Amino acid sequence: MTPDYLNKLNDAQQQAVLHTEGPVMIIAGAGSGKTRVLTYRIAHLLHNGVDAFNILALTFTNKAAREMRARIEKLTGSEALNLWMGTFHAVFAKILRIESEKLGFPSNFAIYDTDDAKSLMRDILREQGLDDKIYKPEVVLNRISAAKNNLYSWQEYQENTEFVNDDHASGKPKLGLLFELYVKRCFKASGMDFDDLLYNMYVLINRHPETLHKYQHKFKYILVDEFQDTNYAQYMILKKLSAVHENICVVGDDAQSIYAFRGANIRNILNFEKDYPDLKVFKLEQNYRSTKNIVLAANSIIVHNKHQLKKDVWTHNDPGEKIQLMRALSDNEEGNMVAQSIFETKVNKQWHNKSFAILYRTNAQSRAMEEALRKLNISYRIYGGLSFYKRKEIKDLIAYFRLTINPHDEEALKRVINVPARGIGKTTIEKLTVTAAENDQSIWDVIENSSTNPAGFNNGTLARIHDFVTMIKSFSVKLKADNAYELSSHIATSTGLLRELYADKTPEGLSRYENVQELLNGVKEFTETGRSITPKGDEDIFREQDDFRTLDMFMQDIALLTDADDEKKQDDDTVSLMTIHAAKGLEFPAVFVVGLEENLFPSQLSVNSREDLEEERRLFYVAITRAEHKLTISYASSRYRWGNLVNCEPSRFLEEINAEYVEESGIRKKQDSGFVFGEKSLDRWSTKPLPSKQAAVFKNVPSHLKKVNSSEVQNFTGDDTSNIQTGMEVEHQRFGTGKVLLVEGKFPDLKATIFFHGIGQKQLLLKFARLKIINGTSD
DNA sequence: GGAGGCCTCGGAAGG
DNA sequence: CGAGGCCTCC
Repeated sequence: MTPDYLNKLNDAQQQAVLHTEGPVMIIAGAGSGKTRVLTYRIAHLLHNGVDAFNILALTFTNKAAREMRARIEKLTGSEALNLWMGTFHAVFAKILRIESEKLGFPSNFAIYDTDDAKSLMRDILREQGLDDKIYKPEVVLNRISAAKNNLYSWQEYQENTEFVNDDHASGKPKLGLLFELYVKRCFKASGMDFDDLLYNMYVLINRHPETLHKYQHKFKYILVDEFQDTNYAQYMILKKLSAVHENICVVGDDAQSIYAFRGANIRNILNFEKDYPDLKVFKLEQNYRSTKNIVLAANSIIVHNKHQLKKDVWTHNDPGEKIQLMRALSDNEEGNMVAQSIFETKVNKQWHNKSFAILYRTNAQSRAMEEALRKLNISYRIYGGLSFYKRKEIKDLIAYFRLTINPHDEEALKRVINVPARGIGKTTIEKLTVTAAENDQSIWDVIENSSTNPAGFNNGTLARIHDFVTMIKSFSVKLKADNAYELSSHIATSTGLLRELYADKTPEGLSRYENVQELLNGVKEFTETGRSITPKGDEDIFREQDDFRTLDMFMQDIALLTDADDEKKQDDDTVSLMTIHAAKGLEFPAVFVVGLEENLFPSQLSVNSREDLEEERRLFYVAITRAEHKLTISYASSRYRWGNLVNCEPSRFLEEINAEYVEESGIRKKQDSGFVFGEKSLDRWSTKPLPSKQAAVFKNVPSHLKKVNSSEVQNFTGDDTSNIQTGMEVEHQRFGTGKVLLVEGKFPDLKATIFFHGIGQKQLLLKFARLKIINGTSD
């Protein structure tokens, strides 16, 4: 007797859900219902009487956690609220706050974002007198990050001859020292960066067997989403936490591993079986998302990768249209062709803007697409821009919140000690930093004792510092007494931040003011409803806090948030523009993958190593598997890069798509173009396939006029309508037969007003309309 | 302390 | 080309 929710699963999915005990790996092909399996598996555990508090489910993004919890809630009701479900970082941060004193941190430690880390590293470099041209902060931090992700302490790093030799060879012998200083500085400020949340979690359970024991028994069932994206530290934590019950279930797709560059270790998934000999592997291979053409084309690409788990993704769906391949002469023309194709498809299929996505390898490619879409009045939205929490005004206010909670938070302090301006300038801050370093204190320690004037300031400066300290202390006093909304609005007002923004009447100033108001509204909502995305957590620790919500609770909730903008965006009818990375996990009826050119996709930085190239290929795989019905791939023969026009060659990935599933479109077919698909022609991507006339036109036309070419490259299947006349009888594939009432505009932008029998009057752009001329007689 | 000019540099991005 | 950091000048 199976519960009826299982009926919604196919055989493979059911098995993956029902096999609850022991180590399980679910290899989930693109579009195979991975999230469904995860959510049903959890629902099934709850159905079988497992306590939600004993289930730990880890994701990579807040969005994934939020969506999964919502879906489980639909299946099981409010019990879903008790799951320990969240991102690795959020869940570990929560545990680290509970156990913080074991590591010598206060429970209110700050979380440093990448900007904080960079700013701190800059300070350290300045203090050490090191040239930040040689020691680029990002490069240094990347190295430190890689070390932490592989569980090396700064001591181990300094003792590792390989690291030391590498750093010598690369001209950065001080790297080990910088690692040490950075760690100590974070500790003094009671701050952890994102990597520390993982690294310290490992240290915690590695050094404290009783703590490990506690969580091993707490988390009887562990589930991990996007397992292919885990790094070594995450893997080792999982291994330790699951060592007693071994009820660990990881879900992933090695073919969609695209984050090696930020530390993901694909070996975790490829070698999982070696660590768990009893591992039960389930493969979800039926794709529900895409047409046969798309699925099979994707398969034909990914087979070119050597390192992968064997799987055979298939679908029952219709074959659908073939994949369209478009060549453009330039990046601008590529944009025009994409925009025109969207326009045309909207008319022909009656689709909405939101059915379309344009995916690119680099953010810089969005510009040409935007311009083209604007020209055709197609509304669009770019995803992955500056997120809400990265805006200056938001970070400023949040820095005050951070400082109120943890005044030792050095980065927060430096951010706002003079915002709005209160006469505590660069010189003063520098003196404070030096004094703090000399006395092995935090800056707050120094300014809190400003009466003893350890840094030797004049009376004016001293008074201003004193006022600042008094203000922050006055906030801290209210931390437990006021609710989050009362305190946050008090801070926004009494720091003068709101006043300063309100005074700025420029459009940007207005927008900044509104953003701050929006943040305060968010605090209000949190205060009143407790809406929260991180795990509600432990019964004994969090239950009594439910009614009265304070600012530090709010901060724990949002410290790891990056996107505050989901809900309202969903309703808009806009074309989505984003990088392929950002598109992972999403799907659209129609997808355009643009810029398939050597040195762009694959990126020039990837072509020298097999590993990197394979990751690029997986990225291409991710891109095309986003499409449900219609997939278009495009490339340009030239494009602007950093202000220069450069020639481009078609991407090697294009050759790898099985020709059976592709058709060229938007390319004027010429018998002599040498443009042939399939295994037959090996030189089809030689540099000369452009017909010479077009090449000549292109060379002599200034870039802003190149769009004149775009009309030539449309590929009509209807009759030639360039001489269409009023009075002609025509046929349209959807509207049927009709009579031409009016023709306006000039070729190629002819527009006809046609009365269709039984339908009515329509205005059609002839270059898109594919009309058949039935009767050429006028009148 | 802040605005504006100069220089540099350029992949993708979750938390 | 454009963003961001730094320096200079007021």
